[in-house]
Amino acid sequence: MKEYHSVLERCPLFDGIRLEDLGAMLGCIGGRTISVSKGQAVFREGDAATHVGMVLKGAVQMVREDFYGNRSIVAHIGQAELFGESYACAGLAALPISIVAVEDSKVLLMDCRRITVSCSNACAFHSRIIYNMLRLVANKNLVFDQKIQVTSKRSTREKLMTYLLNQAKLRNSDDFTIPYDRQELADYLEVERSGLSAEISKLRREGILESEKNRFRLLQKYS
Amino acid sequence: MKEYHSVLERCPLFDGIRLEDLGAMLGCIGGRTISVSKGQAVFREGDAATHVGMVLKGAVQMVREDFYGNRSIVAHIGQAELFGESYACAGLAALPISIVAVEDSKVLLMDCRRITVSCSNACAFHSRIIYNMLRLVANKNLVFDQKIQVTSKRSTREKLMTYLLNQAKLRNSDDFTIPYDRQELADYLEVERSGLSAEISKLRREGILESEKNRFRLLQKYS
DNA sequence: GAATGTATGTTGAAATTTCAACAGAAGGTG
DNA sequence: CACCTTCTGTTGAAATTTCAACATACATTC
Repeated sequence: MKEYHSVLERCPLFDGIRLEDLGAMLGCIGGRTISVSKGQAVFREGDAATHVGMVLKGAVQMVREDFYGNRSIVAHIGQAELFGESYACAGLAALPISIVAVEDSKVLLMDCRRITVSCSNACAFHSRIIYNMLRLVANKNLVFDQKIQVTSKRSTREKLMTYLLNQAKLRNSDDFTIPYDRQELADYLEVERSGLSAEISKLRREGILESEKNRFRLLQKYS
Repeated sequence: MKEYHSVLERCPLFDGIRLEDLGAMLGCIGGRTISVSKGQAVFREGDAATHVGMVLKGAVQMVREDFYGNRSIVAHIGQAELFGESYACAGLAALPISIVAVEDSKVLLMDCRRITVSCSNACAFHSRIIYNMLRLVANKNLVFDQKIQVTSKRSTREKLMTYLLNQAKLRNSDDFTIPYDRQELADYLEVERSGLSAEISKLRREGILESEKNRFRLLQKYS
């Protein structure tokens, strides 16, 4: 666990908690660490929404799959980021999405009630943690809003550009890598992979962007 | 204001606050009531995201509009529901959406910081309010997730059915009215109005649903 | 009650996406 | 190095959506 202290420190859930208090804090919350290998699910759609996860190592995705196996990717969750918190905090009975590891990962699982309900010994950190959780859940709304912004667009081209422009803004650079391969990007944008590839080629030919694998570079502002 | 006390009581933001304390509470939070007429914006995309609104009377929509005037409806906010809370709690500088009244409405505006940051006189209600806010923001995530579920579908038919089945589940009935007319429903589903009308007719002919204006009745489970 | 405006349904053509299939590139393995 | 697998790009046909235009129903206003 100690090896991941730097990750814990970076997670906004523990903002304002002093390093030396982190141990007690974790004891109070009662977390446990698990390992998941690439492709394995941490939570499955329909599972009880009681726990919050934090990515200590690796990365996971929020995904939804329908009858026919069509995969939809809702969000990418990287190191020091949380997942499941919104559903647990909302008191939802069953998870509407699955969480799947995209690489071999380590995850810290915490019972959400022990975070959001003040503990019996009313530890001093607790109100701070609740406040931090509020910010994090609110931030997850922004992540969802991003996805809505993208999928609200009608064409593959607009979806892609909306996503790329957002990424550029987030990274504060016109040159960046994305956490998705082509199929995953298609599953995030909700379009066909083949059509997406074709559109990327077209944008390249038109001199609007350069790309190589999952690295993109936007050459002009807008459109 | 007194006339809206019953609305305030119904809003989960004030869960656990006794009726007789509501007045003090509101003073502490410092809310003010405004009237907005149909079609008018309460907040505009780009506005500072500092305030939370509650619908006392009427209804509003979260909308986003692009250069070309294509309207996208993100959510319908009815009586006793909040808006803007996620963006304010996330500490976002500018709102990424607009809030527009869909009928003549009355709205209670509150400064979000005065809700989420404990006040100097540390009023007893405050920690409860923060906890309530956490639940509400988490719940807004579910509203967003609904929208994502709908717009993740590829065809007009699937989008419509996903929306209608969700509504039926929420209302706990196969017979329900929706808060949208055809154009608004199209703007929520992110499809063409004409194509949506055609699809509804088709579903009617196939005996899958009945509809009359904004009232729908699902005749079979699934598909 | 005539005129006007709004909402909804219908339709055919144009544009776009999806689907299926294949080819080349890159990486790992025996 | 041959073999296998995975990823990406390409392409043409089929399916679907968008677009534009119009018809109808209904409510409102003068």
